[in-house]
Amino acid sequence: MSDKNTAPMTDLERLRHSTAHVLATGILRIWPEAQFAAGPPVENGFYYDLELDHRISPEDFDRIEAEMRKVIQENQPFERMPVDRKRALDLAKEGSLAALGPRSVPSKFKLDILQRIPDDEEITLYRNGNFTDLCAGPHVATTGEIGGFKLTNVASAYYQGDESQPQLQRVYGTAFKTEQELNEYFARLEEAKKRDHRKLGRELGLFHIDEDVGPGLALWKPKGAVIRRELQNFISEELRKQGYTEVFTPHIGKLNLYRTSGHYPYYQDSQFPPLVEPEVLRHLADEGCSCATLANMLKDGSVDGYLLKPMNCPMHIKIYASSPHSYRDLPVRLAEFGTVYRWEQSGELGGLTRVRGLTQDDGHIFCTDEQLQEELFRTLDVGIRVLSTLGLTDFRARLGLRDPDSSKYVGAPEQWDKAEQALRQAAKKVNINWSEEQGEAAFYGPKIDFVVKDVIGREWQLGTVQVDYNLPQRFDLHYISSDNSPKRPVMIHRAPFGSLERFCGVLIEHFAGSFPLWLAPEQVRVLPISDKHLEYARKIEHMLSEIGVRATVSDSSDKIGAKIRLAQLDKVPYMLVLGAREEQAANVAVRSRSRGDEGVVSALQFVERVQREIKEKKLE
RNA sequence: GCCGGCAUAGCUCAGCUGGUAGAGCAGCUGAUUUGUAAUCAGCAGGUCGUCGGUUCGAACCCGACUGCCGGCUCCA
Repeated sequence: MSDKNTAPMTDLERLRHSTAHVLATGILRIWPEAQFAAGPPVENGFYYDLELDHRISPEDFDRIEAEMRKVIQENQPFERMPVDRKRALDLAKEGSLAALGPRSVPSKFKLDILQRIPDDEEITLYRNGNFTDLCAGPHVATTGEIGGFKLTNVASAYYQGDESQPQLQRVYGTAFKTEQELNEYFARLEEAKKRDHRKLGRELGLFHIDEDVGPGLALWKPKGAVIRRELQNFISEELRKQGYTEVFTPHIGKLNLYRTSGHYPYYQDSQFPPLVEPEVLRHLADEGCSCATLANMLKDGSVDGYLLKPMNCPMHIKIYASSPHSYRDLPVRLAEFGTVYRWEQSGELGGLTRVRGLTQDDGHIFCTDEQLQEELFRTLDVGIRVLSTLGLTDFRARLGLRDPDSSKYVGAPEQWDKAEQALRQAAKKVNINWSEEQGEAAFYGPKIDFVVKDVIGREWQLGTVQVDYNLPQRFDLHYISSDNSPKRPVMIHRAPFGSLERFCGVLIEHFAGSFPLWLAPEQVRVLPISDKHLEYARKIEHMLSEIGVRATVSDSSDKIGAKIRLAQLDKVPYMLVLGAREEQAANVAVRSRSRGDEGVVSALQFVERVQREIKEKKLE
């Protein structure tokens, strides 16, 4: 493994890493020619990458696991063996590393890894039974310590994570100290799957992705649209308080605009192809222009076209630039729920968390160097307030810095230093924990991202705050300073939710579909015991609707138990059971989705309560 | 985009070694008028993802495509 900043392994990681060795041992007993690369522990288990002509499929797992069980029963001790470089190289060359013994071909990946180990570093081998592997360790004492394990899936991965390197098979598995813990893990996994936003999205009728519309292009159904609208209203209100002004911009813009910004052609691969004007297209067709020629003409600018916008910022910049600005006007804060389109790779699409058309709660701040610090602070502050209102506290902040030895960035190093420092200061001031990661910056500046995990443990970037010294320069933006000279403003890109699609996807899983009252598509369902009380039920429904509460009446001929069941399955926060007793006294019998029967109150009391809870954005 | 897996009714799934499809729920109709998670009965619903091939015959075997799922890579 090339990972240098190796934190000490936890006991569980050590166990899993050892299980990876057992996996390799098992595979070699079946396919002695297998060539192994890296086999580390990962979040929920371990994997081992290998090259093998035989395509390992889940059907092979039984066989492999059976061999692994034997290795565990043999209770083989793990033996640590420091060796000198020469010895290790010899073993690799004779094929003995990650092998059960010498083979006719070298252990090529191990040989390669060996050659990457710095001279001053100790080289160790680990042996269990007759399996020897190049490995820094550590390991458990014996294979017998592995109480429960299971292979989970097989996937492919490039050697060293590099697309130009050979593609390997990656066998994933997990392991625990006991069989019981293993079973609990899978039970938890099953539970988590029930919260999958793709499943809930369908069950609750929130959104739909249709093959004929296109992959990664989400359709928001009425109930999902309610949630999105509420979120938009919420964020709009927060932004208004922060002095933002809202703007609207179109979905397409000239290619030239994005040439100026640098988005085209830098990120051409992740954009929908440009649109060309009909006359131009016809003209070129008459000349027998090929697609390749057209593509080149678009690239070099001899033909212009339109781009489905991959970013809102150039248009916001044009709004800023459309009128002169004095230092007295700054900061200028423009916000828009802007829909952008990106050509995500087909294999990466999924549900709402990775789409090709997404609406950002975008905003751009144009300010002076002196204002930068304060603006960053305020921006981070809003982001955190938004997340905590929703009870989303399980996120981490990531300060994305530039990769010092990469040429993909634009702008001067001094500006980058300044921007990175400003972000650090702002993060300190809002008092969040953050981790700094090199190479995670945008191409135009450093940023802070809010990152959360989904039900299966995958991390997704939500909100983001980015400093940009680059675009103001590319678009030659300025303001008139107090000494009457033109100065360059600094830009901040910010989107506390990131995209509404991804954010809603994460929220669906966060709430497991049980949205807090203020967000719930249906807030109250009125359930008459029989249709003798339908009229009263409708009266209550009207009373609620009048004040903007989303309420419906369950007017089927189902028994009350069935009506309740359906409302529970639809995850409606409040149910009002209405029969003769309630009707006579103008009361309602309140049932909460999460707390069950809450007893009888007057209709008026309930209305006030619901109104208050919505206003407070109360969480359960 | 790459590797692997999957694709049967709106949903969840069944369909033995090839003999042109079944259930539950949802839906519709009728009956029932009910007190805190499923009232009963009847009806309707599928060119088995698409296209091609093998075969007397394909949901089932083969191929291509599309989409989905899990990884990888990428991510302004």
